[in-house]
Amino acid sequence: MEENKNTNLEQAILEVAERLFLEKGFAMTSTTEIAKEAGCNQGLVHYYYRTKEKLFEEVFSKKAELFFSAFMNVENEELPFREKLRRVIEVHFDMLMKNPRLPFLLINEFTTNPGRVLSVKEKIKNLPESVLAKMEKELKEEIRCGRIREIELVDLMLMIISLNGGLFIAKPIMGAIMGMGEEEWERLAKRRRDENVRIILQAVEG
Amino acid sequence: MEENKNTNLEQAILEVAERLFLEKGFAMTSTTEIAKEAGCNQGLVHYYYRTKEKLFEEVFSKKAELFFSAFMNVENEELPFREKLRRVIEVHFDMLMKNPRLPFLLINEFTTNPGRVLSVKEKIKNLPESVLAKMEKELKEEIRCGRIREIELVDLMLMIISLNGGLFIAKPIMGAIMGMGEEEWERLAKRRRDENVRIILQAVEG
DNA sequence: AATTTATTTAATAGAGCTATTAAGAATGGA
DNA sequence: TCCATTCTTAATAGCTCTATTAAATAAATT
Repeated sequence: MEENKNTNLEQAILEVAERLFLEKGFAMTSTTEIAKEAGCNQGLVHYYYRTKEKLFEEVFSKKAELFFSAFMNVENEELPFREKLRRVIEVHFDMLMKNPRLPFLLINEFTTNPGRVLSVKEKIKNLPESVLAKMEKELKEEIRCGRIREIELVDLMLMIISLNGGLFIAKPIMGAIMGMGEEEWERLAKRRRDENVRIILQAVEG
Repeated sequence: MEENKNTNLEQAILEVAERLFLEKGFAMTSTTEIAKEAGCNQGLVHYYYRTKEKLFEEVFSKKAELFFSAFMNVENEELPFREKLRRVIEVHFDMLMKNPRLPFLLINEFTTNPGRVLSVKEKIKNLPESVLAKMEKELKEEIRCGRIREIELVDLMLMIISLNGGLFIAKPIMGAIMGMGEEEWERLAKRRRDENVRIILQAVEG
């Protein structure tokens, strides 16, 4: 119902699309619905974005970039490894707090249609690659100095993403099965932020 | 292409439906496609299962039960808590190895349509509730005796599900972004099974 | 064999969806 | 003011999908 600021329908369409794609995924969102919620004719969606696919990629690449940039930002800070790791986990977690549906979007679209995200990969691949390379170097160095135990970068990343993402992914499931309400989930989330840091730091210890 | 054993089309439809729902989710699977792959007329899908919704629930409830039964089986064994916990994690992991798409199915459908799974919840709710109650009691007892640190059952469960499930959820993402192949993933999975046990046991330590 | 019942197909109604097109309204510059 | 460009709508072609129905075929029963 929330209307756009400057009656710029192009922007309004994008915003509605973003919300709906995040809520229900690509397949279950129609351009008809997007238009209706944006308060314009359905044809206009195609006028501005040509195809539903292109509109989706607009949203998706932005979100995918957001997801990976969480790892990027901390890389610039000059901190000892363990502190940097803590910050990565926290920044990643906080980003998910602000974008709780992001994990769902990524999972859903990468799983059902890896092909669709190939173009997105092009856009963001230099991002993760450079970051990963840097992280890998630092990780190796820490291991070499015996400050942390032998661990692969992919294992470390997977731990962070699984623990952080799992909380948000499981939210609807816990809601449906255990009847967990919003407030209860919020309390859980508050706990998990620190716990995830603790668990991962503990796990990389020698 | 694999044909059904006794040319029982009802069964064949169910099996194809299971495979396709797991592969692509509810929304992206059509009864037309199911029929084609089962080698029968599209109307027959509706003859046996009436609606796509009902067919889906048939598949879904079976899979959801499988997911939760992984926690159930171990409960019967008479083991010290830490050993039991290890077994729960391992059994859960092994079950996912045999049903790698299961997490995706659960996430996708609970997230996009919590309403649809309400009927499923009815069927399986006594299952998790009794198991959870028992686990909760044991957990509390361990904490009381100071053998493990203070931790909520939901936190423990979330850790297990996140770490175990994350590996399978992230598979397509790692495939698409880092170009991770099947063999490499298998090696990763082998590592993660033990690692997840180690991490969680370490995390519940005092 | 005759008849009832179960399975399977073909055809189609009815709906919704994407994408295009042509026409109308608004806007801004000359 | 007039014209060109941009924005917006209405209409619709062409799909595909779900679900139903009637007719055909196969199986089972008497």
